Amino acid sequence: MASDFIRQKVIEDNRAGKYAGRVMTRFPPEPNGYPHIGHAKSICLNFGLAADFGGVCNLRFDDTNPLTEDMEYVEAIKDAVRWLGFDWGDREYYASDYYEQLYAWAEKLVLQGDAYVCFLSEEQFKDCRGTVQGPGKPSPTRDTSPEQNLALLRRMKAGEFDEGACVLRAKIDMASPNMKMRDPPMYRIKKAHHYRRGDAWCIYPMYDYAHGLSDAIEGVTHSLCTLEFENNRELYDWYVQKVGFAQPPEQTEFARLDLTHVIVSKRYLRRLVEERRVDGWDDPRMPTLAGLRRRGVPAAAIRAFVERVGVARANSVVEYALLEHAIREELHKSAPRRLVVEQPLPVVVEGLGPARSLVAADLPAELGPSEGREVPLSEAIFIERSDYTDAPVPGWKRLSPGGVVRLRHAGLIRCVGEDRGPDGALIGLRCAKLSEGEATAAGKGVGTIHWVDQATAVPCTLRIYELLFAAERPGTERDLLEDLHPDSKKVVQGVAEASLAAPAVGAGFQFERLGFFAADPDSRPGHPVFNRVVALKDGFVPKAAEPKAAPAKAEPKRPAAPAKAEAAPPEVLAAAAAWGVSETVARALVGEPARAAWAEAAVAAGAPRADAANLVCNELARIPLDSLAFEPAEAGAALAAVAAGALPRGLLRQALAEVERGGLGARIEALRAAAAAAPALDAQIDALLGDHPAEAARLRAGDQKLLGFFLGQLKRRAPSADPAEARRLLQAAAGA
RNA sequence: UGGGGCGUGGUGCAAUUGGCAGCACACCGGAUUCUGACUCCGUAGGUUCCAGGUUCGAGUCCUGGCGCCCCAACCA
Repeated sequence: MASDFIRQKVIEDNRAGKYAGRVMTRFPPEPNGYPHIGHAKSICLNFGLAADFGGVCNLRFDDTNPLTEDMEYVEAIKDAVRWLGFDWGDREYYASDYYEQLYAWAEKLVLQGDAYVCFLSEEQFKDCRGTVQGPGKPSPTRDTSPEQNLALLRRMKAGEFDEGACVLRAKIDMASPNMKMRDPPMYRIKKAHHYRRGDAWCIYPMYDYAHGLSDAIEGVTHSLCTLEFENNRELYDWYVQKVGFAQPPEQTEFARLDLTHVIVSKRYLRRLVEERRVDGWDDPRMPTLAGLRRRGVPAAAIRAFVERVGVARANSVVEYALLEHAIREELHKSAPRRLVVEQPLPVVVEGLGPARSLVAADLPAELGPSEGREVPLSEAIFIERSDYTDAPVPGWKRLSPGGVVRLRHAGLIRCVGEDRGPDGALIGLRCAKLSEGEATAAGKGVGTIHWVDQATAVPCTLRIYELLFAAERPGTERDLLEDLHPDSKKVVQGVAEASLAAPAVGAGFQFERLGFFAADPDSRPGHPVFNRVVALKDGFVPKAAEPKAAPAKAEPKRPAAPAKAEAAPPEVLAAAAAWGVSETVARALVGEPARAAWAEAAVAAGAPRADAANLVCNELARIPLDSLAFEPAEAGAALAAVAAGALPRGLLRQALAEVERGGLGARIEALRAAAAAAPALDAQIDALLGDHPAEAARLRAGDQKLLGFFLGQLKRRAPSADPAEARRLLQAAAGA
């Protein structure tokens, strides 16, 4: 199972008994566009996580905006989820089915005094909201009575107001530092036709109001969304709390998927389609799941890709090469191998004998047995134009004048002549099959090329796709359209071996030495059309080529350290001297007199000044002093004991960590007793080494790094042990 | 009166919660090969954003900086 911070959280929730171990997620798209590779991450996460924990994942359409949504998108989304291999059973839900319930709760909030109808114009609304720097102003109707607002809300719902005349607002806090909490709108008037609810409604809930409550209605436990909704979480919680759910769902955010060379913004995708820069939403160059699918990318590759990307909270951009790798890896295992020539060059091979068929395996032997297919062969064949040159570079392993090459599955040939047209252009080659003797002599090291029999060749269209955008981050340095790759789609007429006359649409193949291809729906019997999914990696680096310039050393990405901070104020310097501590600690002491007082109290109980100050400003820095479970005097006495050598420092640290389970003094005594009862240190070391035989062997072999590991393990077993003594004994044991 | 997040080789993520900084991709070598693919070995690449502090020991804890992202749609 994949492990990420979200799954870890689910495990913790389950351990704590939250939701009684139940796990329910949901994939909540708004049906206003075609789903893309970014959605695939969310789909795989939500469905995958539910499956990992024996739960379920709902498919819910968050359709709260009648202006942008359409059934076409609903279907596209369902197709994509199914194609990716996930099943939502009968749990296909729509926020628009919850409109009645959501409205009823809106009346409830109004009656509770938690919502009101506001008649501010959009412009005024904006003015009143304030800025990130300063608070907003209340709406004039903010403090009107619940009864008044209920009547107004009902009139809103009845269509008595024009669009934009008023909105229902949650009454929260116009001064909240979180802008989302400044009385956000819950409902707005839109006298528009809804693709599912028709004209039944003229007020529509906002995302924040509808989303969390929809989750709650369904019994969702873990509501996963992308990072930009972090600020919305507070509002999410507010709504489910005000409506009164006992065990509300909990929102967790993760980083959305971003890919180099790819743009997924709905706006830009739409532009590409509308301006006919691509051939529709399912153009194989599009990052839509429909496009990826048509291109021939297997769903399993997408899943593997998403898995490798992982789930975290840091914004990041994944290299496109990782997607390509996942695609190749998947197709390599399953795609039958075929012989296809992109740019045919006629060749006559003397001595090849009469026309016949040979049987070739579909897959390399190491991938297991395969059925194989018949490949016709005669003296007249096509080879790839680019597999011949009359000026070979060093390292060239293909055909050249007088050169020898292997025809895939069909033996060795030598080039004996060129045929050129009146203009001098190459129009064909003459070759001769090598005799058995010559062939063994020519032996190893000859290159292998692909070919197709002329008499039985199937004409085919090959669509060679490249990146839609050549730029790594399209649209960042110039207009997006200027970053379009001018040659992202090349159409060539090639020839395929006979077995490819009528491939199943969508079937994936490897055309040997060219790449992975898939049959496009545009195929017709006798004339297939293939999309190149991805090229094979090309390891050929001509020896004569300039040695590649060393990749430019990346600019040091960290700025130089800022100029040294100015000298500390005199009172800090004084405190540092008085306490014998660093300026950092002194600053804390000066800034928070209560801590200084606490430290003084510990000193009064015998603690060395520096130790007392360091303790209260480091180990204890995050804990409010009044919530400390022990007195400064208690800590001071302990520090004094440590200073006098009567108490191991490690034991004190341990006691501090466990102090919740008893007073400090009690903890110390308990740990002391445990330490006294524990076996001698060298015996513990023996036991420890025995428990980790592999690491122990490496330690004995002289791997000094393992010392830290064992020291750590030892400290866990014997917290009071003197570190120096432990290290000495451990080293002795290792040497033994 | 701003708030919420995030910083680990080129990229994406890990690090048993204070104890060996690792994995994958990319890159570069080499071996193998009837696909210049695949496979297999290997090299290189790190001031864990910076500066301090605590500790025997810090990617992890503390203090202070710096940088980047998100939030002021009646979009989601």
